[in-house]
Amino acid sequence: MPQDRLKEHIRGIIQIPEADLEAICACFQPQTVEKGTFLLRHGQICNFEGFVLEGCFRTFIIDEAGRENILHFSVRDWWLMDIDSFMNRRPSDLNIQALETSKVLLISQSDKQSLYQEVPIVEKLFRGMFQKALVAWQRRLIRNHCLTAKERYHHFINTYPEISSKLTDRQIASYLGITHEFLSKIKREIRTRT
Amino acid sequence: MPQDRLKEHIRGIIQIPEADLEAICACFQPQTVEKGTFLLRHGQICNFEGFVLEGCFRTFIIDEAGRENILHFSVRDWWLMDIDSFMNRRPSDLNIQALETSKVLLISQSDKQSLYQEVPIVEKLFRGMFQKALVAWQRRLIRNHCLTAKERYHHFINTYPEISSKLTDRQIASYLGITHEFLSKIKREIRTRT
DNA sequence: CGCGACGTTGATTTGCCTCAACGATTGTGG
DNA sequence: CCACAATCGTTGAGGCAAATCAACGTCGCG
Repeated sequence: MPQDRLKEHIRGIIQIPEADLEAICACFQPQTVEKGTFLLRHGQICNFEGFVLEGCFRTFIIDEAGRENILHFSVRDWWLMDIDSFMNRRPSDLNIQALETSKVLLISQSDKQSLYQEVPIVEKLFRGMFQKALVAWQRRLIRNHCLTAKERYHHFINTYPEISSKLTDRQIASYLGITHEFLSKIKREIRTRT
Repeated sequence: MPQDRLKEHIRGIIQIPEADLEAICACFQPQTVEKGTFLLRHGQICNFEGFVLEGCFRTFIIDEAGRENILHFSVRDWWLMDIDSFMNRRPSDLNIQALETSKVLLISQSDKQSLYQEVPIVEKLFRGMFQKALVAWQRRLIRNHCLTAKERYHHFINTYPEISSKLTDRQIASYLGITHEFLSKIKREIRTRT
């Protein structure tokens, strides 16, 4: 059952009656996404929230200089959405693209609204999720302020080895907010030092 | 009534029955905080959430080099807490200090737990708050990646003129993630250019 | 008054970027 | 299946943004 991983994920966040869990998971549609496919392009209104079953996605923004800037990656058991666009029905600044052929569970904006109304515990579920996500983003901003590029690189590959092993150096560099040339120089230094 | 601003704030987020609003606000205790006072010091467990009625606070972290790094400011109608410490009952990395004599409404951890249980709409309220906060932190990280220090400075003073006017240049620089010397040079350039 | 914090400035250094070039790898169409 | 293009990682030269360190006058406050 494709929803099983989602069930486990939710059980890890809150205690929840089986019936509610079923009702929630029934709103999510499994879908396979081919490598390179965009689930969202900037300018579109994000009409879904996704839960990744397998594979890998990147969420990025194109800045004024035309450069792609990767905000984050989403792998198995992570979420996929532009909260701002999804909740405020406004055109997104973000792009979400599959880095490999992936499987996701998708829920539409209208189904999610219904869920909020009909299954009250969903509020608690997403309250908890957003709270955790908020902490993570705060910590990341702290790291960006306090750490050098090399330290951030080490933190990333140590904290998310299974993600970073899927990525090219260019993608990692973009996520860290540095150029891929400079990342290459960081890696050389690590090599020769050790 | 000190809770009036909080009521207005909540009404701005969700539609809510007056009785629930009363029940929520009754859990918040007004308190005056003298300039310089720490509401939270790193190592302590954050035992409160606060809503600022007037005044100004800074939330900062001390990095390994011993430098103070300001994460954000909280002024009237903003919230004040270390979510991570508050929710996970773990020692905080953060410090929260009043930059001027301020008035806040405080709710204890146990009272908030009760609120979540007894007034279900509180889940929805905080789900909405965290969701908005998450968007704000994401946008800030994007700005840190895509903008130069000068652009970030302009954005800050234009977006939050009433906050920045209360702050010293050192505090603004710390928030922007630059040195105060460099901020001084940015300001000089602005002066002579215009 | 004197002290400490502040904003400013200059000289120097450093972290990181830009641009350009190269071989290696991957992927793709003929 | 191979040839070609595209993308990748690497490297070097040079430049710029921002940090560091040190010094100075100013201001508010005890």
